[in-house]
Amino acid sequence: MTRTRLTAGERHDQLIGAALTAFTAGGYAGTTTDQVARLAGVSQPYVIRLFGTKQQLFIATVEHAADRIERRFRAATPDLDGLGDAYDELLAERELITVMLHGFAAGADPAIGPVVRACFGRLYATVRELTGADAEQTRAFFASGMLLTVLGAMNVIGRDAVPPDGPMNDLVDSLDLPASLRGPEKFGS
Amino acid sequence: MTRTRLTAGERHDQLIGAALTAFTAGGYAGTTTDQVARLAGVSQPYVIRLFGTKQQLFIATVEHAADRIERRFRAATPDLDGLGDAYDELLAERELITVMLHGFAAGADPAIGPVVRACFGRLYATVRELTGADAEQTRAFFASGMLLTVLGAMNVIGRDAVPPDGPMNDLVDSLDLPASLRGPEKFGS
DNA sequence: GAACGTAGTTATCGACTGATAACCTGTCAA
DNA sequence: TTGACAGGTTATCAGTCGATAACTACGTTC
Repeated sequence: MTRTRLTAGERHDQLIGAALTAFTAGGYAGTTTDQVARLAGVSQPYVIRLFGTKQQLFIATVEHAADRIERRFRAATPDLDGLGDAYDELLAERELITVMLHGFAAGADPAIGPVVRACFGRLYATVRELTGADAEQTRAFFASGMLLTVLGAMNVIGRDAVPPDGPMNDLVDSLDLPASLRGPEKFGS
Repeated sequence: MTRTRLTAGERHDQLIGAALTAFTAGGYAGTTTDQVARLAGVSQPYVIRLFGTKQQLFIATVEHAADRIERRFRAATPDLDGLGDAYDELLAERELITVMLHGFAAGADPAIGPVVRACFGRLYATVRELTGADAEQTRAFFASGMLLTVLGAMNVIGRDAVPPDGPMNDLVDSLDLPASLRGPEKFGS
């Protein structure tokens, strides 16, 4: 049984996928290159060889996530409702959105900051280009998106959401969520 | 010259302050207990002695930040505009808001998640109680707040903000920011 | 089939980090 | 004065982590 050998390009892509999963769960500082390597089934030094440093791997992962988010926007119905639905889907899949949030949270880092600001700016420009919405409508769109993003990271919404207690129930109800973003069904009397 | 000896309670409070500064800059995983200790001028093992673990220190810091945010809300004019102004002030001071974002980002952690969800829920309840706003108005308030929070963490807005380039200019303009949240003045033609 | 480039590994390291243990020291009461 | 408690420190460690170096294996080409 020979281990499958991939080209550097294929392995690169696969590692980005593993990094996406790992960084989503642990954030930048909270994730080790060994966790990424194990997810991909390769050795830790090989991850470093292909990306140089952990920081560059994280940056590549964030940029990849932004690319895929942009593509999903471009594939959606080109108005704010259409992009809103696309964002709901991305939230349900969790990884792309959550890893972006980890990028934003690490934005004070002098190397990561410029990258995440550029990614955010690109997504902003994409939304305006696709929808033709004005600045205020787009601001409201991103505001709602950031609230959903934070609530997703906290597991207040999403597939395995913690059932909200007390006051948070009103907030979750007001979000008008699709079924894919509501937590597990509640049974009982 | 004898080094000032504080009571455990005073030292506790001072360490929370140092932790607030340190965790704001580095997030949970990206900050060491030694950084907190040095900021407070004590030894690293003493920080652990007073708080048990780094995780408990972080949790105490996030809860402290939520407390202070709640107090600022309660001291503000009791309507959404008043709390909005209070939030702008908090954003300019940066620490309380940014450390909360780091808490939210770490919300997938099984020990931290319940704490940050409870803090978020308490602030939500506080806003509704103080303003009497309905669920949709409050949702929009928190949505705008989370956008500002993320932009603050990325240094897109705030005292030492990076001047926005290209498309982000429109977004920043649409935020209707007070002078304290706009970046350094731009000179020249 | 030999040589060579590419894919990948094992071995190893220095630095760091959270945590523990043991000790020191100032202050106040009896 | 002495003792005892509360506020701190130094010493130390085991584990972790990113990164480097050196080596191995596969497959293609001539």
